[in-house]
Order: sequence, then structure tokens, then C-alpha cells
Amino acid sequence: MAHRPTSRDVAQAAGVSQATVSLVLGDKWRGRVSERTAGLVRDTARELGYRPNLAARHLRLGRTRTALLVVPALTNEFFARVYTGAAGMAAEHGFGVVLYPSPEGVGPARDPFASARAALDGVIASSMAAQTLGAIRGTDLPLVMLDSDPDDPVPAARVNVDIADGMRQVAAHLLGLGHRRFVHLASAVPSWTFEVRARALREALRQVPGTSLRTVSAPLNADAAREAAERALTSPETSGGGPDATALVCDDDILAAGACKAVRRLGRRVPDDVSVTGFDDLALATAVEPELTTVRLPAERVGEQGMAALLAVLDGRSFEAPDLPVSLIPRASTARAPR
Amino acid sequence: MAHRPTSRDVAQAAGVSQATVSLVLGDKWRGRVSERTAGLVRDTARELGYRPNLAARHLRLGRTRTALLVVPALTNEFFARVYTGAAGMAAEHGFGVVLYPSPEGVGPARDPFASARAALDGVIASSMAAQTLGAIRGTDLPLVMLDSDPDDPVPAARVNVDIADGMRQVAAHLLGLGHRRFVHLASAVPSWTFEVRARALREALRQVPGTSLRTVSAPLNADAAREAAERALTSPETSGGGPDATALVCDDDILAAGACKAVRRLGRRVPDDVSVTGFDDLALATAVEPELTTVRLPAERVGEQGMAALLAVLDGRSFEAPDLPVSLIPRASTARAPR
DNA sequence: TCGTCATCGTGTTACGTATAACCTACTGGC
DNA sequence: GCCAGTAGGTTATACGTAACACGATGACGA
Repeated sequence: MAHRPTSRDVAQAAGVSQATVSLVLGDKWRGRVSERTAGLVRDTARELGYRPNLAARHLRLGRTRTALLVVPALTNEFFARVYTGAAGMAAEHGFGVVLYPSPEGVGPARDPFASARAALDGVIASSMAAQTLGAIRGTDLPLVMLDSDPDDPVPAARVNVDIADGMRQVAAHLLGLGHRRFVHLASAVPSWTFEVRARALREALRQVPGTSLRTVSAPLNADAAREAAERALTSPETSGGGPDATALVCDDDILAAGACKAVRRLGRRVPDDVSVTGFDDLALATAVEPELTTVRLPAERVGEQGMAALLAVLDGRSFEAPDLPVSLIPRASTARAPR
Repeated sequence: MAHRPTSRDVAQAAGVSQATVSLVLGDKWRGRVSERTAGLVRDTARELGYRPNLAARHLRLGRTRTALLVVPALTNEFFARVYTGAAGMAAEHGFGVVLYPSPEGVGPARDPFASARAALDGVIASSMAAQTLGAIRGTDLPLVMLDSDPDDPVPAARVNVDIADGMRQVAAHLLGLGHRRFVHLASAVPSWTFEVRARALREALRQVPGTSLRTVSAPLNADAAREAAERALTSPETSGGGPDATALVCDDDILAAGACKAVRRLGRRVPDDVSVTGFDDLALATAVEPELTTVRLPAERVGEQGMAALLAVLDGRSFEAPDLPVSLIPRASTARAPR
């Protein structure tokens, strides 16, 4: 038997029919097959190293117990943690999760379903993976969106993090330290999750008289962030909050790392002259110096809830859950405003 | 037709047999089907939005044109780039690549093949994914190893980066700057790729009289690295190369970031008092300050070559390639030795 | 007129699994 | 003695695709 053993091989070796093997190994034998035979089948299967042929099973069942997780970029540690959470929850229900990293920028839109190399029961997608979202909507697969606009009615379910609250906590933290002149270093990636940050910050500052806010944006890499921050901290903007800003609020830890470099390059210090905040609490946040004050997002929980939502939808149930809570982690990159 | 259209549906709509549809869409029709009919079939398929059922195709063919890429951790940007390279090369040959992130540390060894959710033609695995390697060897799938010990005869093919040369370049760079007392901050992850670094550094320094080398190791995160580096730079070691070291050679950029923090925490400066080098040239290397002198590895090339090797093996050909070259990127974290 | 050959297809099968439908003792009850 | 019921299986089938092994038709040379 040079070939991989099939259920028929197991059946022959055990002296039963293929159907019996299928019943026993599928755990549907209670009351239909004797304890003795079931044991024999299991032993034989183990002995032969039988592994069911997934393609055949999928063909037969139509369902695959497989979900696709669409992430904007593989590099982003946040989504690595989302995957971990989703895979864990999936495993508890006999599901698998395969990853599709959406090509960054405007790459050649590969086919996410062809590259998944498996039939899919559903999709969990980050709203940042805009590249790929169109292709998904072209199918009738149930779609769970992560951090997406609640007004957008497309997905079957939605799992959101309370981003707005995170930004409010950042604002409160900085206001409490006496800061009044802010720069918002925003992500240039168009996504709801970043729009929310901008809106929440703007509104939080509007509550406090005498504050000013200027916004610049940059793609999600440290160099671009540094340049954008330098620009914001030097060019004399008319509407205040520019060169003399004391707080730099960033959409993301990577941007914050770039911002810190900009500050120092301009001869000022973090946090003595300018306070900087990040978002996400990536490993990077504690790798740079000073360590970043940032907002920790429950990435694993996002994955878990996303998978739970998908399972619910596949089960015909509906899924509603409150936004997941976040928490501000104060570290060394923020301090009392100067003067 | 509420269902997804099958090749039979296309056949019926086009007024031909299913076999013809299969021939045309499989691009095997030349000389067997008229140009006119082929065009008709293709148009009909497009119109109906026909997508071949992968499970059925895989079942029929036995081969899946799918490779599994086993990476040690999803977070590691290096492997994200390896994936990109591998996926690109695969796409050129009608192959797909699915990812399996080996559980970090000693997690519950999930089954990489079950979680791949598809039958596989072969596996490309990093030698760092020790967790998962055992399970792979249990199968008879062709295995391509990345950065593995050339004396280990297991895999069908091997793709290595000239790590040793990278470390020699680091040593030459630092020796050229006048450094003589070294600390090697090594990765605690057991893997050939790290052993090579240690050996190459040791041998490069042995060439130069009057040098000293001390080695400490840490897991791949910034905090652990900082602690290990602090230990090495304070505790009075008998054999020299300890507290008064002027060069800190790190196995990895993440370790280097931690090392920089250790140096500053001890009241010394990078690079004025202590030079620090990394490895890999991750985004982190330019996100921290000072930017890290490091060794750039051709990650995408590793993926491409890995896939090329697998394709060759599947094709019955053998694959031999020289180690991929690396290059030292001098940045701000290294400078002339003090005094 | 007939055989040969190329052109353009089609019928059929198998891949390995899950499951509905059926079959065959055997046991008990009356 | 016979029927009902149940335990313990088996047989047969379909899922959607690829590809092998056959036609059928017509043109053409001898």
C-alpha cells in the first residue's frame, strides 16, 4: 500500500465495510455499531496511520468547517494576535482558520478564494483590508467584519473595539497633564477604525476651551511618520496647534515611534518638551525609548469574538455584542506639559 | 439555480457536454475543440460566474498545487516577507501557499495538516519552527527547509542564507572601528541559524589577537534582551569582555533594541560608549533611535527560492543553490570605539 | 467506391467520503 | 409459531471534476 490509506483500506484491514469505518470515525456509531467493532476500527485506523482525505470530505459535505481570516498585512502584530484568538476559538468547535494577507497598497488583486486553496464556510475580515473586501462581497459567504463602520450594513455580523473610548482616554490623560496644543498624526490608510480615532479626539478636545488641534497623516511606517511629524512641528500653520504643540497623538505605535524620532531630530525631548502617544500596544511600544504611552487593544478577544460571531451566523443565530473595552497604558512617552 | 454553478451547469447552458467544459477551462482543448465552441464555453462560464470546486478538483487529481509554509511566529516580519516571496513564485506556477504559524514556545502541538484545511503537495518550513517539524517528518511530504543545518540530511531540499558571512561582516565592521571587547547577545531559541551566528563571530574574532568575547542569551523579546544585556554589562566576569565591553553584537534586531535600552539605562550612550548591531533589518531597525546597524537578509528571495526548490522536487528534479548573499547596513548604532 | 485520417466532440469512470436506505439475525412476548 | 423490535451491520449513491477511450462526421486520395 504505497498510497495513503483510505477509509476503505481501514475497512478491509478491520474486516468491516467502509460505511462502518466512516460511522465509527465520525463518532456517529452509538447504537449502530458494537463497542467491540468500534474499538477494532479505531485501532486499525491508528495502526495504518489513516488520515481522512479532506478534499473528499469537503466534496461530500459541502461544508468545510473552515473560515478565512483576511488581514491587511501579515507584519502587523495586532493581526497575528487576532489570528491566535480566532484559531483557538475555532479549534474548540472543530473549525480551522486560514489566513489571507491582503496585498499591501494597490497590489495585483489576487483572488483570496483561490489562494485560500480550500472551500470556505465564511470570512472574517478586517475593515483595513479594503483591497480584498470587494472580492468577498461578490460571493454569498457570511462575512464578519472587524472594526468596521456600524452604519455600513453589509456584513452578517460585526465585532468592534471601543476605539473611541481609547482615544477619549488618551485625550483625558493628556489634558490632565496640562496639554492644550495637540497634533494628531493620523494614518493615511482609509479605514473606519482610523476615522473613529480622529472624530473621538476632535470631540474630546472640543469639550475643553483653549485647546487647539492640527492633523497630519502618513502611511503606516516609521519613516513616513517621522517626516509628517517634522512637517507638523515646524511649518507655521495659521490655525495654531502647529510648531508649538506639546502633545503628539498618533493613530498607531509605529507612527508614534516615527514621531518620537521627529521630535528629537528637531532638538526637543520626549516627553519633557513633547508628549507622544501611540495605539495598539505592540511589542514595538516597549522596544523603543522612551517606552510609549499607548492604548492596549484586546486583539485575541477580537479574534475570538469574530470567530464566535461567524459560528453563530453559520448556525442561523444572530450575534450582537458590545464593543470590546480598551485600556490606556501610561508609560514614559507622556509627561506634564512644559511651562 | 440557487446553488453555485458547476461545470455541468455551464455545459448545459452552453449546449455542450461537461467533458468539453472541463477541457476548455483546463486549457487542454487545442486540436480537440473548435475555437468557436471554446469561446462559447468560456463566455458562458464567465456569465454564470463559474468557479471550479477545489475540493472536487483535488479529489480527482490527488495533487493540490498547494504548499504549506511553516513559520515560527506570525509576528516576525522576516517571515511575512518570506511568505510574500513564496506566494509570488507559487502564483507563477499556479500554486498556492497556505500559512501555518507554529505555536510559540511549547504550546499544544496542534496538527499542522488538519489546520491547513487542504491536502498539501509539499511543505516549506523554517528551522526555527521546531514545534512542528516532528509532525511534518511523520509524513512523506517533500520538505524544503529554510536556514537549516547542512549536515542534517532530512529535507528534500534546502535554502540557506549566508548567515555566517553576515556575521563576519559585522565583526569586520566593528573590528575596523577599533572595537576589541565584545558581548554577543544571542537568541535563546535553539536553531541552526543562531548557532551559525555564534560560531562565525567566535571564529572571526579569534583571527584578531587581543579580542575578548562574552556570550549571553535571551528569548526574542525586547525586555528579556534588555535584562540579559544589563547583566552582561555589569556583572564582573572573569574572562574579560564583560562590563567594559564596547561592542554588543545581537542575533536579531529585536534583541538589539533591547540592548540599546540596557546601555542607556546603565548611563552609557549608543554608539559613543557602546556600539550595538542587529540582524535581519526589520522595520524596527529604523524605528528605534539610534537606527540600527544591521545585516539585511533577502527574505523575499528566501521565499522565492524555497518555493522554487519545492517545485523542482515535486518535478523530480534536484535543487542545489548557493547560499543567498547578505549585506551589512551601517547605521547610527555603531561608531568608532571609545578611547 | 472505399478506406484513411483529421476534426470535434461525448459517454463514462474514478477519486474518498458521509449517509440514507436496506438487510439479517436474534430476542421476547403472546 | 409468528410477528415486532432492535442490535449490528452492509449496499448503494452522490458530491464536482479531469481525463481516458471511444464515436460521428466529413474530406480526400487512390
